[in-house]
Amino acid sequence: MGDSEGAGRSVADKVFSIADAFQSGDELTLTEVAQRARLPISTTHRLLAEWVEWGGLVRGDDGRYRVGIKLWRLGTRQPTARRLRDLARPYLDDLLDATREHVHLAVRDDLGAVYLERLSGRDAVPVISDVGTRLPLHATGVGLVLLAFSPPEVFDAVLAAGPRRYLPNTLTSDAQLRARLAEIRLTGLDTSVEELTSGAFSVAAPVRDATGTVVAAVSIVARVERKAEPQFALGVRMAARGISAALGWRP
Amino acid sequence: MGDSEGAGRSVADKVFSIADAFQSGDELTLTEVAQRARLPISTTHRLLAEWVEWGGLVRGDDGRYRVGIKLWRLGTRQPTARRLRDLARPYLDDLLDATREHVHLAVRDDLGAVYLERLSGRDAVPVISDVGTRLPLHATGVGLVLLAFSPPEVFDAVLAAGPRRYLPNTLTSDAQLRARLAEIRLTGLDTSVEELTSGAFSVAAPVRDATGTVVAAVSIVARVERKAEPQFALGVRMAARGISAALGWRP
DNA sequence: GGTTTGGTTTCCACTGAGTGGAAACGTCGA
DNA sequence: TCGACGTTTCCACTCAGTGGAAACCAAACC
Repeated sequence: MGDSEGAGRSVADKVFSIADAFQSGDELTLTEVAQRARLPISTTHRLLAEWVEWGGLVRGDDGRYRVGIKLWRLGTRQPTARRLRDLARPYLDDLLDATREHVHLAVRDDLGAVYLERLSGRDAVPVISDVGTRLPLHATGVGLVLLAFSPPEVFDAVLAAGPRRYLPNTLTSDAQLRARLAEIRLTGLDTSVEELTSGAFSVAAPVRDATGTVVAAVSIVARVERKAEPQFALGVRMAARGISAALGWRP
Repeated sequence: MGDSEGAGRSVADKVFSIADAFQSGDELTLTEVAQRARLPISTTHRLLAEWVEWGGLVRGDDGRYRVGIKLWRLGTRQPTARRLRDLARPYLDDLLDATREHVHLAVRDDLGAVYLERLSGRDAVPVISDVGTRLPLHATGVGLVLLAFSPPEVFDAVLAAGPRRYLPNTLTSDAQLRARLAEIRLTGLDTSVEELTSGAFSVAAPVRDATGTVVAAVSIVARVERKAEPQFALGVRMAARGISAALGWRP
């Protein structure tokens, strides 16, 4: 080989690094991909060509690379996402009808909460989230709910990673978080006020599968002014219960 | 190397073959993957381990491999699918409300039509389609519409591939197809009756982007008995027009 | 026009990463 | 206990992959 230094990364690793580059930016030039993937340009060039030939990535007229439909299709084969989205759809729709705000369905992925689905009312608060993005567990309603029902080592990892304070209300200390999670486990519901997005509050509840394991969380995010309205807590709880039932959960 | 025969496939190729294996089967054992990918077991084993380490595939307690959330997330970064789904959602919802049948949004991927979205009424006809599946261009409403506005070489390729006859009504000959596509181009609408699914008919219309290019198609699939009802053609046409407008199309 | 700048594509000599057959290992069910 | 079937590990061989460097291309600038 020309030389070496790039520390014995396998070819597969390199292929994956390139895929990773697209998690943070949808339309990338060769050089951008190379930078993000920490690979030499020439190597990146060759591997990108293989990706394109396969069809997972496509190259636009502008020379930029994008994720292709083939890769999108592959994603649709993820069993959990497929099943949950399918079953949850009607419940989330009802929730949206009743509130006209943001409705979310999320699962935990490592130390983040990933939105599988997001429905939004026409004039809902602007939020950063989007389907497929990964948000911190400690600063979102769904995240806290998922964390509350995750194995303890996940909690430890979150703490170890140093939970970032997004807003004054964000919980960051061990004690604060523990108290909140205990409350969630007790009541089966979480209410967060301005912990990630200012001007917004969220209500979230756990979704259980047939074995009783918490596999997802449902939430509504709305403007703080509406915090007092009772239908949020009720709606989220009922939706979560409905989806759980659809998954085969019997209390 | 131990030997060779597997004809100079590059590592990347092999990695991709493994991904392909999951397009046809969601939960696969090592041996199944090896068979589908046409790779030696030991090679498959090693590469699967790398996939799992990366997180794109996950291995369940049952030893089977599945597509992981990471790969699903990567799919959500596909710009076309994301944009179209987002914009189309409200129009498709309206269409569903008005008809209570199957509502589809599809794009062309090579020689197939891929459903980006499918909403279904509670008691709609059972159909084989699902989000992410690829259906033949010549035998579906959306497919014919997409074909009508694709470059001529796509049509040639479809003919060359030998269009399969699914039901007596399926169009298969050059002449039949040409006539139908001409009609679609003229009227901006397609009506198919029992061409893929018996007992079902579909109405489909093209979606255009800001440049006037047809980028997707909308359709309704319903039971033949309702064929005479006028709201289908109207609804599909209006939905397609609405989505086009949202994409920036000005007639 | 010439020159710089920023990205892309091609080339090629070198070598260790990748290979896959085979054997060992588990785990069923009879 | 034994066979059948799937999984995991091993290892000697070698060619696929490597990446620096140079050529290339297209704007933008002087």
